[in-house]
Amino acid sequence: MVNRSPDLSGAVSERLENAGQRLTGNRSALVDVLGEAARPMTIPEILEERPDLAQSSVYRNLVVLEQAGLVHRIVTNDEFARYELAEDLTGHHHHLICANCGSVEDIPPIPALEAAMDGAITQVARRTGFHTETHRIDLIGLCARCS
Amino acid sequence: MVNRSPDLSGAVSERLENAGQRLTGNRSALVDVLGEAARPMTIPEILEERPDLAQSSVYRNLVVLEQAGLVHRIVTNDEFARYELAEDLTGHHHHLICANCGSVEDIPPIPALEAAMDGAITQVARRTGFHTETHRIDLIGLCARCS
DNA sequence: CTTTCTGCAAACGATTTGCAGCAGC
DNA sequence: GCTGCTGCAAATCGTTTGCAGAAAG
Repeated sequence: MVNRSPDLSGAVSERLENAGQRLTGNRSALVDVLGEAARPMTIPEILEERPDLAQSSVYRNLVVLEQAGLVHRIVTNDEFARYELAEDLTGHHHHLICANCGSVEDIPPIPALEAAMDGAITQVARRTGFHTETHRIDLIGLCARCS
Repeated sequence: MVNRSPDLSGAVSERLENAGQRLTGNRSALVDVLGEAARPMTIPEILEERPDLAQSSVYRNLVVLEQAGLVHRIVTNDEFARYELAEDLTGHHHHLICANCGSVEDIPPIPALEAAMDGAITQVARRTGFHTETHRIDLIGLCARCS
């Protein structure tokens, strides 16, 4: 996500403080790496970009950042979990997941789809009592490189 | 999924054979359990229902059934993976995932949403070269019990 | 200063696998 | 009867955790 909020670092320190956590170099480094990536990253990818970080601290800090509402963890059928900045920092988006190589790319929301989704959420609430907070739309197929 | 194909067992033996695998009691037992559930099941849930099955065989056979195209594995943020019958056996559907208790329920596709999805898939292919094979729509929120 | 964070190495737990005996075909 | 499946127990590997020293406020 390149289009990050102008006040990303403000949000970071504010939400960490609200969560009773300190703002440390490791934690801003993680937010930076995730903020510059155009897709959710695995921990090996993060470590490749920032070899100075200790693996255990990355795991620990991603938990902290997730609890602070700054980072979102997503699990695919791949072996590693992936992390991205929270949607309210990067904008709502969906994922293209390659069934062959496992890569994940972000795409912006498609207006007609989002509109249909709003109607669907209302229907579901009426029919099942389920109260939707957010939704996830993934397209699964072959990326340009694999097809 | 209660509305299973009338020829479920036919599909099972045929696809196992195509995959060069034998049809065994354990494997049909798994298909039965998944076919009767209204939602994707974890391995502990499967073992609870069929305590006679060995855990390692369940893991192994779910891999075989997935490769044969009979079963689909889904991963949530929950600690266990979940398994369901392939969509062409049960019908296309989506999931309601409770952010609080982690439960997953199936819901039928919503026509307006599916129609919008078709348009979106075309747009994505044109813009990014990604060739969509299937899609996944999950609504995340609070189930009737947790809200 | 005090409290929280970090890095190392050891622990954990869901899943996978080696192997000897059993079952599909 | 061969070959592939099963069950047990041991191994694997992503992730979590305990602890002593370092850094945030």
